[in-house]
Amino acid sequence: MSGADQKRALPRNTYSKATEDVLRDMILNGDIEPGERLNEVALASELEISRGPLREAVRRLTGEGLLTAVSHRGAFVRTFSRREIVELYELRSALELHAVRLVCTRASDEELDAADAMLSDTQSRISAAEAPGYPQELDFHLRLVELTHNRALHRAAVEVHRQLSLARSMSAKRPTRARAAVVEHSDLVAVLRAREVDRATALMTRHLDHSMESAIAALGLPGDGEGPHGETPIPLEQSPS
Amino acid sequence: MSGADQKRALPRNTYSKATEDVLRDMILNGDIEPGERLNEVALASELEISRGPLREAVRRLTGEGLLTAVSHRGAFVRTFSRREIVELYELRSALELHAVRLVCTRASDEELDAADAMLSDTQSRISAAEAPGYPQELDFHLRLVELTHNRALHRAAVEVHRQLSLARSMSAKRPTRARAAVVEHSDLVAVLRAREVDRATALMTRHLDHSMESAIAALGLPGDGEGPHGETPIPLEQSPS
DNA sequence: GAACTGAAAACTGTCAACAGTTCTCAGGAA
DNA sequence: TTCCTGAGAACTGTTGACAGTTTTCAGTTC
Repeated sequence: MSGADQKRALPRNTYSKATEDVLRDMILNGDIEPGERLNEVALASELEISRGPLREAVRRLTGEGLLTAVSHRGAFVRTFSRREIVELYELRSALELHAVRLVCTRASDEELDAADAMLSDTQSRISAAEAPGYPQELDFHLRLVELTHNRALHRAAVEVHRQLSLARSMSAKRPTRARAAVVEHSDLVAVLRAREVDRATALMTRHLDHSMESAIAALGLPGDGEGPHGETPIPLEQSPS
Repeated sequence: MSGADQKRALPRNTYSKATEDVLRDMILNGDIEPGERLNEVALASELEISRGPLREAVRRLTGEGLLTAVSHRGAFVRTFSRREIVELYELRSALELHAVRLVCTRASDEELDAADAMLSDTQSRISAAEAPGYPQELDFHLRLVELTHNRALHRAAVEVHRQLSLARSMSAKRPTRARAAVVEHSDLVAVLRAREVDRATALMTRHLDHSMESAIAALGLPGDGEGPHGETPIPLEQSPS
């Protein structure tokens, strides 16, 4: 047979997998706030499934660093100390700087042209609306990592970006570096196009430093979070007011 | 009270969490072979638990890249194509090269001395027995990443190392680069001690290249695995003979 | 009023049974 | 023999109930 397995191509979605995606969206959308506890029975009935598949999804998202589980107390939407955010940015640097090096020697001219085109498209949309601003920022970086054609690297980058996205949702005021960021992206693509590795990594380093400073500044509240090598505090729900 | 929460410090282990650790060990030890399917009812009864906690553990290990789950067919111990191994090594390079840069500017002299001491200890043990050989290799690299005091980076490195460890267990013949590796580690520590960043990253790059070549060579079988951007094959169990 | 006590409520961890899908393999047709 | 067929077996996905832990809070004592 030629068009062999039509059925196999569309695997019947299981509740467990679907719930995982829904939950992730809810967390990243802010439908559940950082620090908040997930009530299994309430959530399960809201999603109209039983607790089994829900718990499996929770376990998976815990592994992704979006939730933190505490024995016999439940799963909490993860919160980030200032230090943890710095750590995540360092991890992001590790991934994206290496991506820059790989892309510089590996991506085709056409691919880089496409990236450039995407950028100017984004730029025009930002000049016009300004509204969303940041999603594109992350999008560009993930697109860049995709150009390495390394799926393991890409998956790792996606995970870090998701965590940073969640961390960002803890900020009261949103950092509006969108316009500046696009310019920096543009410069980067130009240098990549010229295959100047050292200059490209230098640009990326500075760009990520800016991004981190902006994120940390927007965070404000938790001071330094903890000592230089302190322990992460238990993510208890903080319900002030 | 001074020694406040004794109970809280030792969280009653849940079957789910314990199973996760046991299963991971079983996979990395080779008790379950790469490509093999995990039979939920059989495994659950063997571990003397019910399928619920087992399934949660499986979901978690799937997230760690040690298992691959297929809808309605079960979870399989992951197998790696040649390309996936190369990708993992690139990811490992990203993490460890950045770790080298951070350690160079951040680790104390004392910490680096300790790393050096550990090395010569390992060296003597290898000269004496030669037997285990590789675990130390990975240990050193993880120890190095620990010196960054970046937990996110460390966690990512651990995950990659576990996957590579599993991939290595697919090899018929084991690569015996142990002695050569220790020498390269020694050189690296010396350069780190001298805070020569560029030379350190160069050494690490070469070292990882050697390690990858050795791993790929030991693998042998699956040729190139797949085309340049091909799809990962379904991890069906390959029961020859 | 502030701090302790303990029983009830709420919730997570675990289990056993049911439902739907995939796999196996004997039986039959070409 | 080789290829199909389909009924039964085996297995995964899901559910609802039970068990043990944590939290809550009214009642009590200082």
